[in-house]
Amino acid sequence: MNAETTREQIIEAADELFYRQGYEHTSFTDIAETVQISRGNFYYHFKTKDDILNAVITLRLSNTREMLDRWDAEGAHPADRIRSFIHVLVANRAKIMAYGCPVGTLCAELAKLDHIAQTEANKIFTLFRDWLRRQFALLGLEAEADALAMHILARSQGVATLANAFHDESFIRSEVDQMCAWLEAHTQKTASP
Amino acid sequence: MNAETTREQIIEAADELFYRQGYEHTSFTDIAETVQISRGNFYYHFKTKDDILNAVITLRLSNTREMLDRWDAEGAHPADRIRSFIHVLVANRAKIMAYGCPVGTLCAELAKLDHIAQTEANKIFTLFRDWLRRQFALLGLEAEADALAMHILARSQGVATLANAFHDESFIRSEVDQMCAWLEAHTQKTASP
DNA sequence: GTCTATACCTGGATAGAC
DNA sequence: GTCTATCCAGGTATAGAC
Repeated sequence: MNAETTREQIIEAADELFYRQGYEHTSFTDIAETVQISRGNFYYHFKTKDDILNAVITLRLSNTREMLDRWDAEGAHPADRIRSFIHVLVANRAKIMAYGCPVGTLCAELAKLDHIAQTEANKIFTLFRDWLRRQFALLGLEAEADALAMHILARSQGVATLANAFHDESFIRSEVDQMCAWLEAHTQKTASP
Repeated sequence: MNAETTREQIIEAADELFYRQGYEHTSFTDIAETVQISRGNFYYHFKTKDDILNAVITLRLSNTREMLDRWDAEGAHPADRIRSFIHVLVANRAKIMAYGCPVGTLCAELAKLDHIAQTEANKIFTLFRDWLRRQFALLGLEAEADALAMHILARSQGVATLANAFHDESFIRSEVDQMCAWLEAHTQKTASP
């Protein structure tokens, strides 16, 4: 959160602005203003705007890995860890209602721009997918682990999209409860075969 | 589909381009090229770019209403109609994998731009929501009809987002099957109380 | 209704002083 | 490392001839 170097400050400001305004809609002027530097100074740190995007994606990948590691450490049971994932929707509800999911909206925008960084951005999704798959496998659901991971990932994305459109907090909570119930049902199956 | 007037041609070209490239990323030059008119001629039909966006949203609202009316007419049972909705994901899979859901991605983009047309665009979502709510109510599920409508709408959105990111057709089919099974379970409940 | 020409602005990007 | 000045492409929008 607390950036030391100017370069880090630029990346963090861009990260936040890309999330709130979108990549294309964010100008160098916008970033320069928040970091309090001149537009020209930019090009000492980054050659092009795409370079900043790449740095932002790298930051997000690393932040995501850290978060997943934390969930691994905190949750004793795989079901607890999956619940950590599901509850992010509630924890970040204010930002999600205002700007949607940072991963989903970035990937969607880059797909429309047909941007080279698409593949890199999609890796953030893959981090979640693989992590979830591992948790489901640990629950003894190896055969369907990837499908279950994609399922819960998709439901989270859908909730974020509609919460953003309708600005409805109770909808988030209701869907989160249903996802936890769904998870419970799948855990039961494992516990009593 | 077949536009007569130049104005209609512009709206239809903009509709398609906004879907494929996004609103902001689509320039007057892009639209002018596809319609084969000069950039200047534009301003005889529309005063600003926002005016074109409004016309596109109006078109989408009207097309959506037509489609919902068609589903109402074609499906004898409310469950059949809801299945029509679910199967759109399969029917439009190629475009969804390439550009995402036209409704979800537009609303997400306008939210980031903090655009005035946000409210109008969200009405497309509301059309689907209200129509789905009515179908669930007809199934005898009045009390939870809106929650069920939002649930199925969210799942569709999630599937579109991930199908777009991962370009995975089998994922679409698998989730569509699950949604139909989910619907079946809810219909069963009604049939045998 | 449609065109050409053009104004005006903002965007990303460069050059070079400090 | 940071600044100012500046370039150039592309965007929206206007004026006026046809």
